[in-house]
Amino acid sequence: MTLQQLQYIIAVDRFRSFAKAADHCGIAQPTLSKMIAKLEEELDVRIFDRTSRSVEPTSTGSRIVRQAVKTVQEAARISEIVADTRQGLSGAVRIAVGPSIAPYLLPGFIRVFGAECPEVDLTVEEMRLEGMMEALERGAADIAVATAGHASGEILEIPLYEEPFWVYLSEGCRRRLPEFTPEQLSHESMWVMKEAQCLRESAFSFCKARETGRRVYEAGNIDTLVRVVDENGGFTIIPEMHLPMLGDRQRANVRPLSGDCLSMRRVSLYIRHDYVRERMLNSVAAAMMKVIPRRMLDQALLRGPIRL
Amino acid sequence: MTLQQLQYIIAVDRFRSFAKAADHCGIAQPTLSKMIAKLEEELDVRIFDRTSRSVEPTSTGSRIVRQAVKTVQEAARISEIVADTRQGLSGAVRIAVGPSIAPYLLPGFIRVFGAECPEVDLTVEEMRLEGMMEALERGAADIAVATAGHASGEILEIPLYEEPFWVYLSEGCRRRLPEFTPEQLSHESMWVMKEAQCLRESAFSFCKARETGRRVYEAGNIDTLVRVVDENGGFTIIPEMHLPMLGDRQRANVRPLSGDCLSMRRVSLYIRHDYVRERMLNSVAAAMMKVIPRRMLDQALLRGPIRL
DNA sequence: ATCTTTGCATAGATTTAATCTATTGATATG
DNA sequence: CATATCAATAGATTAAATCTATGCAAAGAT
Repeated sequence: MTLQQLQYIIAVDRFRSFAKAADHCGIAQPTLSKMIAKLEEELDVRIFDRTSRSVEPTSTGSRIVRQAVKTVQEAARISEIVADTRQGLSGAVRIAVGPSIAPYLLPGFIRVFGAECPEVDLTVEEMRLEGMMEALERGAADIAVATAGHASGEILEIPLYEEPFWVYLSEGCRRRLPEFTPEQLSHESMWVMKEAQCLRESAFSFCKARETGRRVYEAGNIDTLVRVVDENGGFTIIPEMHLPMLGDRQRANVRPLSGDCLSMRRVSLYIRHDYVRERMLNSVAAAMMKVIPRRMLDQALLRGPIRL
Repeated sequence: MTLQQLQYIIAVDRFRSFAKAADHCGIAQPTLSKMIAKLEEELDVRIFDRTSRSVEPTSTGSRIVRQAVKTVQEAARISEIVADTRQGLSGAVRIAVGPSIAPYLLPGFIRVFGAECPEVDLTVEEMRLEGMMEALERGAADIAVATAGHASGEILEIPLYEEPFWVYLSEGCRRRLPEFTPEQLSHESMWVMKEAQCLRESAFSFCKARETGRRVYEAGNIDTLVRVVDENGGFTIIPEMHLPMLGDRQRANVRPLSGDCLSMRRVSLYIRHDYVRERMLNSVAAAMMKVIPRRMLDQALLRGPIRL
């Protein structure tokens, strides 16, 4: 059994024609016929039924083809490993980022990564959590950035940073509660973001922890949310990296959240567990680490590069 | 890149010697040297450092070797698929069964499977849940039987049967509660099994559902448990397939559990998601299905064979 | 310091097997 | 019944995997 033979049966399965498959593989049709006959002989099993006018895999054949695809993919990863260790990183990388993280991370990341790895074809897409995980599993994305705790059998998680939450109070709130304590918030309305599942989870946990069951409204992005709070009273939870985006007047409305429960969100990188491009991953992580304030960064990541 | 070359580098990595590796592969040493040089040239990367007196993989080299092992394993599965479809199933299969299921399933299963697949080298091991899953992942077991709900990324779950629970009452209970209703059990002590995690989970759920926080003791096997109940009063939960094992006098102490919440346990087969021996799996499942009462069997399984 | 041993690399011959072109044979289609 | 289509076969050719014999460098022994 050779990798080439496996590629041949994959082609025949795909084109349902020896001639077309041979053409696709860049060999003559008799060669393909012979190679497949040889594999069938070696395995002592019929892989394709050649009835007149059509080539169909046998039931065992289609299972063999499926396994052949897997095998060839694993072999291809060897070349990926090599490409990954090359000086002057190149190739493509596709990154998915959650909506509550993208605005703070992406602008800086794209600039830094673009400068450091100009040869890499970078694709960045903002998507929601479920979409990200599904894209990773399908192989439609290489690396995802989302809140921690969503690893699974297929998906490997690498802690990236921990970001404190702050409270954004309306002016009314702020005047009423000059000496701010978290417990007092139970009596105010809380606003949360709609799209950002991760932020919402955190916010709801916070809300629950405070035993608040008050009115909760949802906005599509944090800037809007802040303006809603400005105009309607109440408060919202915002991640620390949003602070630089606030205007001077708004910044006065921000208060830290005391360091106990749920005042942080942990953000991780996610990759398929069989992703092999170690250097690519480390270049991506390094660029992100230049954008994220150092004190938030995960300790393990600061100590040294990620090893696959 | 050929599968053979991959096997060669795996051998060199293993023996840390070209000569020994060549011997192991059944080829001459210069052939091995050349083949490895060729692969290194094709990938344009050094895989092994040949310093005097020792052969060591480079850092990229050991990543390549690791990936090569994976690739060769996937290729080997093609032969497994073929072996699996052969008439007259053969080869080996290793099955792990939980302690609360084994006594009812195994005696009959071993007899039936042994009769139907005499060529198969069967290993059956009784182990606890965590051990089973770990053994499956390591590849130390091929098929596991345990209560439902323990699938994960690596592990695929196939529903096998649903088994009603019965209540075993002590004679005292039975005399005191001739007109038995589940709610009344809240006032009696419940006994549960120690080793059988799955049974215990079910029992505790039952207990919780009844809002009972009463004294709970643990035994090592169900026969002991039944005797504990006989001598100490109270009750226990036993799976239906245990009923035939009770003596005549004991059978009078058994009552059905009303059909609502948690009166069943669901039992599943588990395999690694990349287990390829479809026919083996179906032969195993078929033998189990002959042992398990038909009305308990999973509908999907009754409709047709398992497809991988 | 020199000789021997150990172990991988190189050279050239040999065998194996992959591939090509030309042709045949079987089977639908007009 | 002729023709077109498509895979299989035959025989020649080329590529590549493997072999034996030898070279060459480094570590140990004399």
